[in-house]
Amino acid sequence: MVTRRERQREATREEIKTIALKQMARKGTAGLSLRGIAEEMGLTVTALYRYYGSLDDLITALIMDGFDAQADSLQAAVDRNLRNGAGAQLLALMLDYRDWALANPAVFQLLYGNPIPGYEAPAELTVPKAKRGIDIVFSVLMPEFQAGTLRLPPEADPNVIKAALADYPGLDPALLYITIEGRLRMHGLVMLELHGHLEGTVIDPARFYRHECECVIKSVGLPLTEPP
Amino acid sequence: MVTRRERQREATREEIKTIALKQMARKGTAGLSLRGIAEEMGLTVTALYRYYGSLDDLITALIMDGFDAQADSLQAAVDRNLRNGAGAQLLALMLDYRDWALANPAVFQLLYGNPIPGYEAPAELTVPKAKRGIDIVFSVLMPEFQAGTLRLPPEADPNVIKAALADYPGLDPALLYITIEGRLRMHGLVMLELHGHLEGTVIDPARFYRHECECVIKSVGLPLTEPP
DNA sequence: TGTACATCAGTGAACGCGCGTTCACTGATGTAC
DNA sequence: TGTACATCAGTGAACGCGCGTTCACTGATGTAC
Repeated sequence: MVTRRERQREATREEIKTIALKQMARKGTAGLSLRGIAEEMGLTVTALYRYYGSLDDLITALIMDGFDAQADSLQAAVDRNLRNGAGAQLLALMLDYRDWALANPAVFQLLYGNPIPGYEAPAELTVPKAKRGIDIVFSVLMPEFQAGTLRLPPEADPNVIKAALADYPGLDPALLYITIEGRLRMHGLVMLELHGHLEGTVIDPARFYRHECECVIKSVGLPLTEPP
Repeated sequence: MVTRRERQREATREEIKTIALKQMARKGTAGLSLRGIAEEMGLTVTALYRYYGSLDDLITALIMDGFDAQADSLQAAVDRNLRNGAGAQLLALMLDYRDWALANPAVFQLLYGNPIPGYEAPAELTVPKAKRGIDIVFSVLMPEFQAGTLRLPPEADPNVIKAALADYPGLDPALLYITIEGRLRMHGLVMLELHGHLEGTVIDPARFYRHECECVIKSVGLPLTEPP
């Protein structure tokens, strides 16, 4: 049974995380501090220790939540296009990758940017969480792959791919390759944009990003049906 | 005329930067501190103020040097392949991008990763420096482009490219596109590798990266002659 | 329904740390005559 | 070549800041009888 106290407690835990994200958005991931959070909540620092054992515990919680939120967002983008075929689903997912990063730059940096100075993420928690995103891509591509609709880009060398990628039973290296290939092109563009390195060359990053996604999808042979 | 004192002074300035890089390599870009540098040099903190007006000044100097060092490294890679044709030159340059990042992860993060908390880079200094790398790519591709050897990848849409990219007089958007396209694919892979996000999927990052570079080069129509 | 006790949220003072930066200083190295 | 002075590298104490974390505490909210 969930008591009123337990509900209140959970709400405060959430509020702490929310305000932590707000502060990170303002001062960067490394600017996060328990004292800053406490002040904004109108509490003493020490009160926070009721809810998180240490600053590192809080950061870990933020990272876990971050991976979940990102995966939820990607999944929702796919779900919105269930009737539109794999190409449209994949495009929606790819576009969402950028949208989510731009909407949550602090969390994105927390997940994929420089680690926070004194902090080391516990890999046994963080790795499985990060895998969810990949699984979503697989779920979109797998049927196409089995139907033979999907193909490697003409430049790709199957032998190199097989040798360089991990070997999962039941998972064709080509499928993993296509996933990673898309991922790195999204990631590269988003990272460059987030840090201002597109300035002066790419005038319309949104359009360029979409073009990039469409190129990836076309290059693996999927038809591009527009989402409605 | 350069006096002994001036030489000594310049040497100390350099030593400070060297040790700063060493400390950043050990404790991350945000872990840099004047006190840490002073201790390692066997000086008092205050002595450092003879050489740099503030911590921010030092960071700016490190960034300037970083862009230069990276551009020098890229240029050297190209120069080592002057007799091998544009494809080989481009491949060497692309491989060097990763090699340099792995060899100098701290500087690479300083240039392309999260900004240091309290610090804001003066854009008027930093932007022209960053442009040097792009110019090197242009210098490799321009003759090929003018000779008509270079082509857009078949998936690319010239209209989108023209609309989304900056318009420089005398520079064809297609050339800029090819440059950026290569760049983002290198960058994405290097970033993912640096932060451990290839773990579990890409077993041999070096080989995978090289394959990626070769795909880019093939996709724009350049012949791939092996460097000797 | 009322009382006694346990549980829990939050307080406030304090500790020790590392940080950038200032200031007045000392002593060595150069320069001018 | 020798002396007087200016320049410069480096010192050491101090300031004020923000940080995570500890500890003993108070007072409110729940629970058991």
